[in-house]
Amino acid sequence: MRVQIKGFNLALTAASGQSFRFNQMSPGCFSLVAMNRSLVISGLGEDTFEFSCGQEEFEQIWRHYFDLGRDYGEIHRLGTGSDRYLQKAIAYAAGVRILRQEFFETLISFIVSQRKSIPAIKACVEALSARFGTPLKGGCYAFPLPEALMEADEKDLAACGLGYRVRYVQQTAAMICREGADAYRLAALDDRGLQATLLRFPGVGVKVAACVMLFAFQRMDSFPVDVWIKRVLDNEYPGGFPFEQYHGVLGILQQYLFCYARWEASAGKQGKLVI
DNA sequence: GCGCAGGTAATCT
DNA sequence: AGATTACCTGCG
Repeated sequence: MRVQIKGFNLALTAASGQSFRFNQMSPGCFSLVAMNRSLVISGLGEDTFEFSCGQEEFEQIWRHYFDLGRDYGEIHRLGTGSDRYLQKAIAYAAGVRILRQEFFETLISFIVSQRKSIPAIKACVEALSARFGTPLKGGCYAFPLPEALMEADEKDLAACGLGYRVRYVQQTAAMICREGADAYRLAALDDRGLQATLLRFPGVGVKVAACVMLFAFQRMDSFPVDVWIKRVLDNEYPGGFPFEQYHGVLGILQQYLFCYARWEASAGKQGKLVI
C-alpha cells in the first residue's frame, strides 16, 4: 500500500543502527524483518512510501512500529539557542524516527552489539535468526523466541559469532523465560525502575539498557552514550550537554547527534568535509 | 601481526 | 567513585 509520512527519512532511519535487520536493497528501497514479518519499503519521493503489505497490516503493525502517532515537531519548537552543532545535527538528521522494536529482540541484539561493528552485529543477528527463529515468507527468519535461545546449545550459539557473549545471551534468555519478564509489565515501570530491571540481565550495562529503553520502550529521556556520542560530548560540549533543556526529546536528539557525527566522520574520510 | 569495533564485569586504586 | 583490563571474533 501507499502512504504519506511527512518528513520521514527512510534511508537514515534504516542506517541508524536501531534495527539490525533493516537493509538497503537498492537506492530508496529497503527490506526489514521485524514483528514476525518481512517488509519492503520503497521511497517514492515527496514523503510517499510504498509498503509491501495491506492497509490492515500497516495500520495494526507498522504504524505502531514506526511510532507514526508521535509528533517530532516538538524538537524544532523547543529551539536550540546558539548551539550550532545541534542545529547542524538536526538539519542533517531530521526525519530519523525512533522505532518501537520488540523487547526481546532489542535486548539480545544490543547485548550482542558490544564491541562489534554494525556489519558484524547484523551478521550475528541474522545467524541467530536463521538457526533459532521460525521461517517467514520470503526465505527469512523471525528473531528467535526466548525459549529457543535458552535451550540452544552453546556451540550453536558460538557458531553465530557471539564469542564471549554466549553466556550473556543464554542466561538472559533463561531469566526471561523463568521470570516471564514480558514487555507489558516492564512498560508499566518508570524510567528508573525499567533501567534497574534491565541492568539485572547479564551482559547489560548502562549503555545497552539505554538502547533498550529508547528503541523498545520509547523512553524519550534515554540518551545512550556510545563511542560516537562520547566523542561528540567530549569535543563539542566540554562544558557539558544541556540535558535539562531537552527533557522529553533527548532520545531523538541522541539519534540525530549519532547520525550526524557518523556522517561527519565519513564525509571527512572522503575529503568532503565542509567547514 | 596488531589494534580496534556503538561494552560489560571484575578487579584494582 | 574512577581507572584498568580481559573478553570472542572478524576485518583493515
